Order: sequence, then C-alpha cells, then structure tokens
Amino acid sequence: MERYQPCCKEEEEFLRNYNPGQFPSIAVTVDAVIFGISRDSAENYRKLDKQSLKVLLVKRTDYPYKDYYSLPGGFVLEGETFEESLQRTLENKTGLKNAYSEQLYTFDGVHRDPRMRVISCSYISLLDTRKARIKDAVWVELEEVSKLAMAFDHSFLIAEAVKRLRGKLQYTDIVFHMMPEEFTISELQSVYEIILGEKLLAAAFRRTIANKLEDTGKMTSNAGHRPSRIFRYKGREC
Amino acid sequence: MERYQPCCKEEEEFLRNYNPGQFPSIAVTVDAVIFGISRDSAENYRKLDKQSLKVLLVKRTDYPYKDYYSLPGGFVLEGETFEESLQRTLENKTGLKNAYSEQLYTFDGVHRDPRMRVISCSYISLLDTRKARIKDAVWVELEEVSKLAMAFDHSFLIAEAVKRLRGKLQYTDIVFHMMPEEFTISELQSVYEIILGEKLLAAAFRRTIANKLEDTGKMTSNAGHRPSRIFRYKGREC
DNA sequence: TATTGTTATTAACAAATTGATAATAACAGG
DNA sequence: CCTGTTATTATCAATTTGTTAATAACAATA
Repeated sequence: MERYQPCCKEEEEFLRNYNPGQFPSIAVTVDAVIFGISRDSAENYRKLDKQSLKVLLVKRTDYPYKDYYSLPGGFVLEGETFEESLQRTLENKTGLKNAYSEQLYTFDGVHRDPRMRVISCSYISLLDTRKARIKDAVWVELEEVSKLAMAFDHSFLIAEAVKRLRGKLQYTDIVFHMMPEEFTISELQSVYEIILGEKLLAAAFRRTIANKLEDTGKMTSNAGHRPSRIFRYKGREC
Repeated sequence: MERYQPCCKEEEEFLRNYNPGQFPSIAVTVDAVIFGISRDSAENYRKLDKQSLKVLLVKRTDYPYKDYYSLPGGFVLEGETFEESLQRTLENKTGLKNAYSEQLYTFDGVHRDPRMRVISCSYISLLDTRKARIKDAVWVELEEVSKLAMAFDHSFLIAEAVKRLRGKLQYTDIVFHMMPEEFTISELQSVYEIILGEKLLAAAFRRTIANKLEDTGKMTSNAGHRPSRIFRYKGREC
C-alpha cells in the first residue's frame, strides 16, 4: 500500500495530535503450526507405517505455562509484519528461510493468556523435514499432542490447523510444499495417506494426480523390486 | 477455555508483577464484509438480470480517509471478543442480531492506518437482504466498489472476501445463509449465478442441489407460467 | 376453447470421472 | 529361472457431469 497522504492542513493537524491511547491496545503473537512428515531414515523413507504427521513444538521455559509445550511463535515486534515475525521464529527453530506458510486464524479469546489480552494470529507452515535443522524444538506426532500438557489454547489451535490442512489437500496443490523437488508417485501418495489418515487406491490416485506431474526421466534404483519413475511438480514455482 | 490457574506462589507473584508494557501494543479493528443479494422489488425478485451481489459500506465522517467509503467495523473494545465487536456493528448497521459470519483474514500491514499500528481482523457476513433494516450505510454493487474512493486497504479486503465467498460456495452450504427459509430451486440457482457471475445449466444444478433440499409441499402461484415447487434447506440449523 | 409465451421439471444420452480389481512389468536375490 | 515385492497399466462397472430436448403447468389472449 502506498503511503497515506493527508488531504489538507486540517487532517495533518488531526494526525499530529492523535492520541493512540484512546483505544484499547492488545498484544499480538504470531504462532506457527509447523507440519512435517517424518522420514526418519533412508530405509523407512518409503514405508508408510513408519511415517507420521508431526508438528513442531517447543517447551516453555517461563511463566505462564512454564514447562508446558507450546507452538513456536512470539510477540509481534514494533513495526513488524506478521510474516516477518513468523519467518523470524521459523528460521530460529528450523533454520529454514522460506517455508511455505499461510494464515490460519486469529484467536481472540479474552482470557487466552493470564498476563493480559493477547490475541494469536496463527499460521500453518509446511516443510520438507529433511531440509529442516531443528533447534530448541521437537517434532511431535499428531496423536501424541493430546497426551501432552499444552500451553494456552494451542491444543485446539493445532486441531483446527489439521482440519484446514486436510481440507486444502483436497482442492489445492499445497501438498507439494512438503515434498522434495523430485519424488515418486508412491511417495506422494503416502504423504496424502499420512495426512488424511486413510489408505488411498493407487490406480485412482495416479490417474488424478498425474496431470500435475512432469516426468524427470529418472528412475529409482536398487530397490529389490520394480523401479519407480521420478516426477516433479509441474505447477507454478513451489 | 477454563480460567488459568497459577501453579505455585512463584507464578502467582510473576503474574502480579507482570508489566504488559514490555511488548508493543497494537490497536485492533474488526471489519465486516457484509454481503447481500439485492432483490429490490417483488417484481424483480426472480429476474436475475435485475439482481446483483452487494456489499454494505459506510461513508467515513472523520479523519483519516474522511468522506471515503469503508467497511462497517470499529475498534475492539476492552474485554470484547471479535465476535462481540462484530455483532455490535452488524446490529448497528443492519438491525440483525445473528447474521452468519466467519472470519476471513487478519490484515497486518504496518501502515494500513496513518494514525498508528492498526490491524484489521476481517469477517464475512451473509444475510438475506430483505430481513435487514439498513441504517447509516448503503448497499453497493460489487462492480461499483472499484469506482469508489475506498478507505484503508478495504478495496483489497473486499476483493479477497469475494474470492473466499466464491470458493466456499462450491464446497459448503454457505449459500443458504443468504436465502429465506423457503425458496424455489430457480431462486437458489440465481443466487449462485449472481455470486459466481456466470450462468449455470438448470438440469445439472437441480440434480446436484436436490439432495440438500426438502420439499415443503407448497407451490408458487399466479406467475403466468408453470408454478414452482417451494423447498427448504434440509441441513443443520441455518 | 385453442393458442401463445413463459418458466419449471424431467428425460435421455453422451462424455467424463471415479471405484475397484486384475493383469502385467521390472527389479534383487536365491 | 523362480520368488517376493512394488510399480504401472488395463479393464470394466458405477457414478457423476454436460448437454439438449421433451414435457408440464400456468396466465393471458385470440
């Protein structure tokens, strides 16, 4: 947006004398639900039952909710956009500078935080776990989250994020943000299955996804079974 | 959310002495993109080309952006949730207490407002125009919006809202919030057409929508042509 | 009363998309 | 060459769409 220009002396005066204190001020945090698919080791890489959808959590070191788990995030600083704030924590925890992110929802409960009125603008971030270098944070399986002591309303927040992720999987190409540049259709299918939590039929899956993919000409090798074609996402920059 | 309980004396102390001023405070507005379909008169009620998608706008009376058009909305007050703030403006401008609303997006540009840092949590509201009693606001046709001088980033905000509305029309039952209790399939189709901005084929439309509807047994009458069955939405409370 | 204009509703059929199962292909290792 | 395993294609039924045409029901009017 271009910089605002006052229309006249009077407005200039108005703005100069404006008292920001007349409206309640609210602290704002940006919290990130960072999703990754664990691919622990090379051997397990293609074994669906060894993989799972995970979220990145940090353990709080201060009050309130000391020692509880929470989403990575923090207060929006002076003159900082939400995206900037988000990228700051993202880089801090994962070492990644440009993971795909989108705004999820702004949580506004009056007593979310016992200190003061704090609203949380939450984001979903998707990344290829193998590119991330995690620091001061842990990957937690989705099913484990409900077993942990979670700070604030972050447990609910994660649940909402999962719903959104599952929904968007169906009608967007969002999944490719969690994939490496090149992958096989089976790998892609397993990512869908892990996120949706259900098995898909291979024949139908291939048919519908095929037109979004581009053959690299390469094949997997040394697998003890028929090798697989390797594809890349055909869509826009990813 | 239940009220937070400090875990120990130390935390109690911490909270008592907490200084909220250490983090930047941001003013928050809630702005509503209120959609309605104009059905100006009884005669035009079923004539598609006489109807259009409209948004409710107000003319600003103060600086900044004095005399510009803007979305109805305002600052979130002390201890007020976004929904409460929204309902306040909604009732104020339309007389309606419970129009369907959902959060759209939180706009966070640092210089959105020349007075100070103000973020806008925006909502989409859908209503049946015939139930609304508009006060201090005007219905503006969507195409006219771009011709008006709009305050802040509200022009962009409206564009985003329209995208969301069109998208959600396809995979949710959101449309019924703009319909009266009882309606004909042709009326429903015309609402889809107005929002999407394109004609739909009647046969296909009926087929796909039919299973969401329940026949009231009533018919339209006195129309000069074959009368129409009157339906209601079968889904959950609406 | 038969005809005309108009909108509603159903029918009918082709085209495209899905669901589901089976067949075939390609590899490593014995 | 046979076995176990995963990849990929083929096949066919079932379902859903796109499209056009037929039929129905009314008011007004000839």
